[in-house]
Amino acid sequence: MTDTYGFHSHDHSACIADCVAHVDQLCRAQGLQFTPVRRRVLEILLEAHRARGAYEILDILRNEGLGSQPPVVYRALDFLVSHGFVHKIEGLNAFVACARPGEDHAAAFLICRRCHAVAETPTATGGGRLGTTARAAGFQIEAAVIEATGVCPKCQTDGSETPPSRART
Amino acid sequence: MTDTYGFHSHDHSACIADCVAHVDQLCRAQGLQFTPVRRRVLEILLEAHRARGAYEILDILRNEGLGSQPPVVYRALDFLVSHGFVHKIEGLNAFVACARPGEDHAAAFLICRRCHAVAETPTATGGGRLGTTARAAGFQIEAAVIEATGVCPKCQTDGSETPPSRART
DNA sequence: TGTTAAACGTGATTATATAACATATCAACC
DNA sequence: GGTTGATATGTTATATAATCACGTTTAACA
Repeated sequence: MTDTYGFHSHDHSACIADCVAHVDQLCRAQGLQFTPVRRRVLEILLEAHRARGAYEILDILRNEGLGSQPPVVYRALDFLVSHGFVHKIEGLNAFVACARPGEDHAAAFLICRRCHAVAETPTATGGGRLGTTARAAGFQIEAAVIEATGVCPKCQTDGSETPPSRART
Repeated sequence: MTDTYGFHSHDHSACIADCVAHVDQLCRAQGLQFTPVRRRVLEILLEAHRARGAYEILDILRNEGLGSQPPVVYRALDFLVSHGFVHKIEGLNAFVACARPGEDHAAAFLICRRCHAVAETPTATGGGRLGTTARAAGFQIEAAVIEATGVCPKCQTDGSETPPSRART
């Protein structure tokens, strides 16, 4: 099975298993409980390799008997996000599996507005222009959201072009 | 009256009037209707110099008899955002008046998580590392959201420190 | 002044997220 | 083994954010 990952086609049936196993290991090492719901939510996000909303994930959990109420999925997402296994895409109110779980990192995202595919790329923290501005203003940066919206290569070729939605910023 | 603007104290009773007049001019020049609701929403955002939610704005409009239903404020915000007079802060689902209305620009934001003060700063478009990554991936960036969260100088001094909320990204 | 497009008023609904509280599970310790 | 405390889950209800649909009003302009 292939799907988009960072906009490049690749076989990722193994990539899901690898990533889940990796997170499993990290949780053991840190004494965190990688429970069935948390594991399944991570899998669901890895399967898609795109941003999915909490209620979309909840629908899947519900069909599988793993929980049917919003707090179930929000708690699992909260766990996964707070430990760096999943990122929240603020511009979509949606979530995506982290490409580098465990590596403490700041990430930027390229988000396709047509298919919601998400590519994650590392980014500098504080070294850039924004960091300089912040220091000059006496502002202490704790976290940053960097999300670029556009059209991924696949959707550019797919035709039936839709106009850009109005810029957000 | 003084308030925070870019985290610096300054008199801004004039700054509100100036900005509204400036936007008024821009609308005339572009044949846009700067209606009472739209004008008032912009003023409300300028008065605060911080991010405010749509329903917070709506409460004020309601008290003034300018509209009581969500679509009223969302339509006004949609107009203001789409013409670059207001920015949406995705991380807060809230809105802030633009510091440079009319100048077509990409902006980054420093957002205080305690008082929701927002400083806007210009940012490079496409020239940086993210732009390079995007080009290499064949991704066409149309818009970018750059939001740094932290504590502003005022709140740092104000004591009663609250711990950082979990990182979002 | 008649025509048309844009903006507004309003009620309902959808989407996203959290509060509050009861129950269950698990590990540490006695 | 039983108790205890911490963490996770189940469930109901509700809060918050945003949009839809449709009819009316207003503004621009021929």
